Amino acid sequence: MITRGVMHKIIHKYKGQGFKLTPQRLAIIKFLDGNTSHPTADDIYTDIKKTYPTVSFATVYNTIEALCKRGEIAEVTIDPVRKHFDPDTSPHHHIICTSCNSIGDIHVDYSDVLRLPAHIRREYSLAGNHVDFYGICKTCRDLNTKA
Amino acid sequence: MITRGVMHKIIHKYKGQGFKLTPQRLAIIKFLDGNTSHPTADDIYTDIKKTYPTVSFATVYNTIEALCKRGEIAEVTIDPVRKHFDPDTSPHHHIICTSCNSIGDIHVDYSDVLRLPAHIRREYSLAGNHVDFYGICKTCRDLNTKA
DNA sequence: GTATTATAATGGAATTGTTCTAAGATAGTG
DNA sequence: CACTATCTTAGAACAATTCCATTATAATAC
Repeated sequence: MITRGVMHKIIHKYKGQGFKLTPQRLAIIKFLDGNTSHPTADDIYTDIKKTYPTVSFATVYNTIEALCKRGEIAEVTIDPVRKHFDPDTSPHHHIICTSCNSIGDIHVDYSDVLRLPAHIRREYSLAGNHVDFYGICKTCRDLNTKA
Repeated sequence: MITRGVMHKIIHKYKGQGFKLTPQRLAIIKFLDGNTSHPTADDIYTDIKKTYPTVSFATVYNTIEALCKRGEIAEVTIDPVRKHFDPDTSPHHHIICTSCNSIGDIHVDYSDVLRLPAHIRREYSLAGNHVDFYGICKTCRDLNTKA
């Protein structure tokens, strides 16, 4: 359920910023807003197609690129097969179920404990970090128990 | 310089294990042995082609796959464009220069300090972790200073 | 409101990284 | 030294993504 409040918030955010708010873009932004499923371009395309059957992949990729450039969404490089996108751009980490490939968010700041060896600190100026955790989610464990 | 010792070590490791040691495979294994550059399939292909000009990409991919299955090398999912491979299969982490995309190794075990929130520990059975550090390497910083 | 214009949407072609396939070649075995 | 399972090869196929030219349209100015 998209409330009028969410729509207003979105429209206000993109108004008069040299960002043309087309219906397709609005639908993509709505789909991504608050979405924690880390969708792929295809996931977005499939969803938008329900409302705009003639939407093209090019539009999805163009919009994703525009949103990435504006810092509204982030690219998640976890899946070796496709890119995932995350509307949560606050620094956080991910846990991947190695069985179903679903991705969960970990909102913990590990910067203080992730100390680097001196020779690395000498060689690199550090800009950030990202932790991938690997595990099996409850759903997949339960499926295995039954089978 | 590949010493006779290294060759013997490699041949011994793969002998009589249902793993056919062809000259192409030997060249790929030699190229990967001790290689910390995290090469892509194309990097491997380009190098092997110098010795075996008719080598095909299929051979490179087949060999990579065989080595991955045997646990001799690991796939590194950091670069959104291509897969990288790492003959160092001990648990370790990586630092990526966001300017030149070169990848360095971080041999530190952070397992103890990477504590997960209770609700995540409840949901997932943890299998492992991997940290990506982002930064700018010395070479790239020096280039920028000069320019 | 209407005209203007810069920007977006579209379908399809192109590109890139990777996988598959079928035929011929060869390492390892007996 | 012959046999056979496995490998190598070239090229086709494939999937994700990018590019391109044309048409459409949101935002702006009138």
